[in-house]
Amino acid sequence: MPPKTTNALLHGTLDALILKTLARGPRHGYAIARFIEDTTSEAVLVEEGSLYPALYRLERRGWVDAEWGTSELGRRAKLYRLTAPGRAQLVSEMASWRRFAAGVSKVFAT
Amino acid sequence: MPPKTTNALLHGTLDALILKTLARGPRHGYAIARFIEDTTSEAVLVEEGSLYPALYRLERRGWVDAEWGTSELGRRAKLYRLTAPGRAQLVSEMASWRRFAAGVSKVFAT
DNA sequence: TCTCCATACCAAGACAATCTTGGTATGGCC
DNA sequence: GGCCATACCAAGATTGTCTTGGTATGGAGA
Repeated sequence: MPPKTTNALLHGTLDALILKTLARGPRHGYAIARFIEDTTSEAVLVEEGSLYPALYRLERRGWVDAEWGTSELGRRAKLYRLTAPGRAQLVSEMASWRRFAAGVSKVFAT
Repeated sequence: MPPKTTNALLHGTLDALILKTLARGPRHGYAIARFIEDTTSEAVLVEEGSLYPALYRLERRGWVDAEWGTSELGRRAKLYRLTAPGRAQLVSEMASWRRFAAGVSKVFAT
């Protein structure tokens, strides 16, 4: 496992990463973090202290909703589901990110 | 000009953008901001309240050094220059960013 | 049985970096 | 004379992540 380095880059992209993960179907918080870290080969680390506040934020804004259920392993878990406004927000945030990332690439390419 | 929207995405990338801009040669703060906004077609906006604190930070860490001079237009301006440690830092930060951005792209592609 | 680890969640405060607001000053253009 | 772009700066607000520490359960292995 690579060393855990503080990741300032995550700022502003975590919400979109979570929403995109939920676009594949409902998931509980812990599984969302695992999915993001797995699919990025640990290039994006999701600390629990960032994850849960982000989930509350998304719920408060109506982009996801949550209900208690059980995980695949039979444990108590809070399942998050993407809402329609959440899907719209995801589209918007992905567009912003791509635009921003393209800009950064342009500067880096000079 | 597109509307100025708060850009949380900038977090953690501004330093690298500045260092990369200075890798082309010494420049004063205002010109650095202009260069980044121009080359990104305003996709990356550099507010002065972010720019100058970032420059002080970079100087404090020894990644750039500064001296007073005059701008192309003959005005008083503080010229920033990339140092050797700054160049190493730039290489490192660009690598981190690319790794992170590749991860985000993977999640967005699912 | 006892211990350990992975799973699953949460709270509170620390921290870092950007943004907002407002200010100084100069030179060129109309 | 007035306005705008140029060029810099300070201070506090804001936002979001991280650190630390805590609760609880179930399965695996000694």
